[in-house]
Amino acid sequence: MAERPYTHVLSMLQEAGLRPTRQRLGLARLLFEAGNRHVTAEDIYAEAKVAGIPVSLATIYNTLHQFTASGLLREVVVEPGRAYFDTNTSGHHHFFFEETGDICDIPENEISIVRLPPLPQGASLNRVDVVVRVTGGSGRNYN
Amino acid sequence: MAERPYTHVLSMLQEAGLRPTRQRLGLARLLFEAGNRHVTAEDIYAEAKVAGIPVSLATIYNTLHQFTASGLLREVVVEPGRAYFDTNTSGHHHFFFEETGDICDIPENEISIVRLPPLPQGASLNRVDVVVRVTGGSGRNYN
DNA sequence: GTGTTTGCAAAGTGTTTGCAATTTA
DNA sequence: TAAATTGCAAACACTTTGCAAACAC
Repeated sequence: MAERPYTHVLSMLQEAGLRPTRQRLGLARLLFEAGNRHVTAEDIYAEAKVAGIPVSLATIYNTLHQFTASGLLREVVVEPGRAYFDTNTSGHHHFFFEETGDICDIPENEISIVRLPPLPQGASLNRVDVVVRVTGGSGRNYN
Repeated sequence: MAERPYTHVLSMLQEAGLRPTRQRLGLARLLFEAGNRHVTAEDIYAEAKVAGIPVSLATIYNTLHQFTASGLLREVVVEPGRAYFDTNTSGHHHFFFEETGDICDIPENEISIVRLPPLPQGASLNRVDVVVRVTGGSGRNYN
């Protein structure tokens, strides 16, 4: 759970070629200074309000997508109609708690996929997502 | 690819405890009489129109969910904002062609997951979904 | 007949877009 | 100052809902 100081967040943006605007810096701090997170746009919108970061929902969406395009975030799809963004961009998988909507990480080495099928011709592998769907429990008492 | 005659579709509905209305029968035939399919609500809405089955989009959604609740269909989530329904309800996984939006089945025995992580306390396993995301190619020349 | 199912149109949710005003370098 | 970024409000895609009419048993 590396805590990232302000300066690190700043250089993350610079390295990604994104101007460090007030909004982007504020959102990056919320996202990256607190360990691995799985958030929706509404989640950080609410957090930004509380934190006093002046930002609109449209900018939240823009920013999340820019961060994703830059490899700072990764999009996780577990439910139709809701996009989650994961601050952990390295290879790993997820538990999804169907009742609470919580998501939590499964380290890559805790699951191993043996024997991937041959890819369809002309296709190149992008990534393999594994979602372990569970009922009961919650992300609270895990990770 | 078992072709299912009209009578089979009828008994599927009866066994599921669903009244075999004109709409449900028509949709069931479109869905189940042509082998494994991955469709969106709009997909079968369009097909129903062509096939001359009088049905509204609201009923399509109702029906897809009733079929899913009865175990006749399975919902597959690969993109936020779009729900796919899979006529193959047995254990298997999917290729997802990110550009075309095509989905196709990967038989369960072509992928094996070794060593699932311990479930969070209080949680019970619902199912494990594996999505192999690829770029290039399409569902056309596969399966 | 009675309860179920349908369909319309309206509402809902989550997300994207156009464009003028603002901010950054 | 020039180019990038923001924010509003409107538009969007997809899905759900309320309720009266139609249907199945």
